[in-house]
Amino acid sequence: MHQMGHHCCSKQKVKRGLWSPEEDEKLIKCLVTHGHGCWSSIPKLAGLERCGKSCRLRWINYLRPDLKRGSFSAQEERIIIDVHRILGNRWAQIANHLPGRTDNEVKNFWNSCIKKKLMAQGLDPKTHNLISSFTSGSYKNACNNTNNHPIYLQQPTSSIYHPHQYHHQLNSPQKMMVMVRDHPSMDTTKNTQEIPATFNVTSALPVQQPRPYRPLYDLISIPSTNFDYYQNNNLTNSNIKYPSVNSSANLESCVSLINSDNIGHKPISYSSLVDPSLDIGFEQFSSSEDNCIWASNGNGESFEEAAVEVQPTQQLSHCKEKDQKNYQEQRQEQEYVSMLALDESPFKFDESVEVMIKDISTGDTDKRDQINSLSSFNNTNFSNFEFEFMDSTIMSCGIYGNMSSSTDDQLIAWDC
DNA sequence: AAGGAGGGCAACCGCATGTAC
DNA sequence: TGTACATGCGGTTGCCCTCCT
Repeated sequence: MHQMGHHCCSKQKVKRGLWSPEEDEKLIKCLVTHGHGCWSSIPKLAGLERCGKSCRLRWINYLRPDLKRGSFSAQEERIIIDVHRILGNRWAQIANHLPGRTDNEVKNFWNSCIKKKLMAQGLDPKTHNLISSFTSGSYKNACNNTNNHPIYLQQPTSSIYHPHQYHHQLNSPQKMMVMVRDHPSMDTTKNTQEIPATFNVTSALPVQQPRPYRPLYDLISIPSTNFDYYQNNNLTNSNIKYPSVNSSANLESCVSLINSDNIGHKPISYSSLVDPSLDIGFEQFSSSEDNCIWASNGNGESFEEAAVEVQPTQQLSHCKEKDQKNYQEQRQEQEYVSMLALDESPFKFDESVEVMIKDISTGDTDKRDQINSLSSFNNTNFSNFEFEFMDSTIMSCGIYGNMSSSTDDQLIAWDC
């Protein structure tokens, strides 16, 4: 055991290495009595020959009463992979998605376990892309995939925000298997889900690192019975599905239009919530009819953005000054990313991306070419997309399930 | 039984950022 | 505005345990 001094607290005589039960007890007593307003004063208060930093670490990673401990569940593992794909090695942020888990724990689990699993699947754990030596196969092979390996046919080298909408008329039950080319983490165990007859396929994960923020996007799914109505009214492509840069007016007008369309469905209520102290917010369109209509930005980080954007004055007035500043800064960056995606995309695409839809009830399959719905992409070459389904983004095994239980019954979970 | 290898995990280190003065 | 100190984060280290030979 080291007994030498510490660079950050050389004035003190500090102990290092593993903590003894006696030390733990002293620290707990001290923190229960005094709280941890100032970590540097804790060692003295607790009678410990440790530096404040060491005390903080011990408390956060081990002694805190709300820690879960124990091995990670499959669901937690899925969450870590999903969030890591978006955020990279931001362990603290990843841990925020896992109540009772610490950044250190998540990091250790990643390094000791998940990383190896991904590599065994031929995926680069840093980028979640397919390692080139594994890039092979055919569409036929993908459709016949019966193991748990990811389905992909082509290595995604880059991707950027772009929404696509597929309108697929189905007879009930609307249970479909969806396969997407180029999705590096698609897994046959998670391909089956209930999805609306009309759904959006999005690509929103730039592969480039670092990714300070995910591009914003907002999506609304409309039941097939109403699809023609919205399409005829030019809502689907121009007013409903859009990047969120100018989303507030569109979202509001969308609610208004839907409620006044007189085609028989129940009125849609709009709700928004933002909780800056938790750094979580969400926006939601809801209907009393399940899966009738719902909206989401499709990723957790931009929920609060959308909520703030809809009613900026009202929402921001509830925020502390600091939070307002943070939101505004984030918004600026996110808008910048969105603008890059729309107007100054540095990426090249070709038209090789396809989506396979399989109706499980009938076994029918249907291969769809992408539909370009943004005029700014009209002359762009599409390729190398990393596709992601809106449903999986939101609710893939509950990544964002802790945001609001009220959204759960609106959203559709994977069979996992 | 001994000891070497490897994995898991707790803890440390250094840097970046925040805050108080 | 600049400085010093505190805090938080991610990368890394090294100890301990288990398994294998």
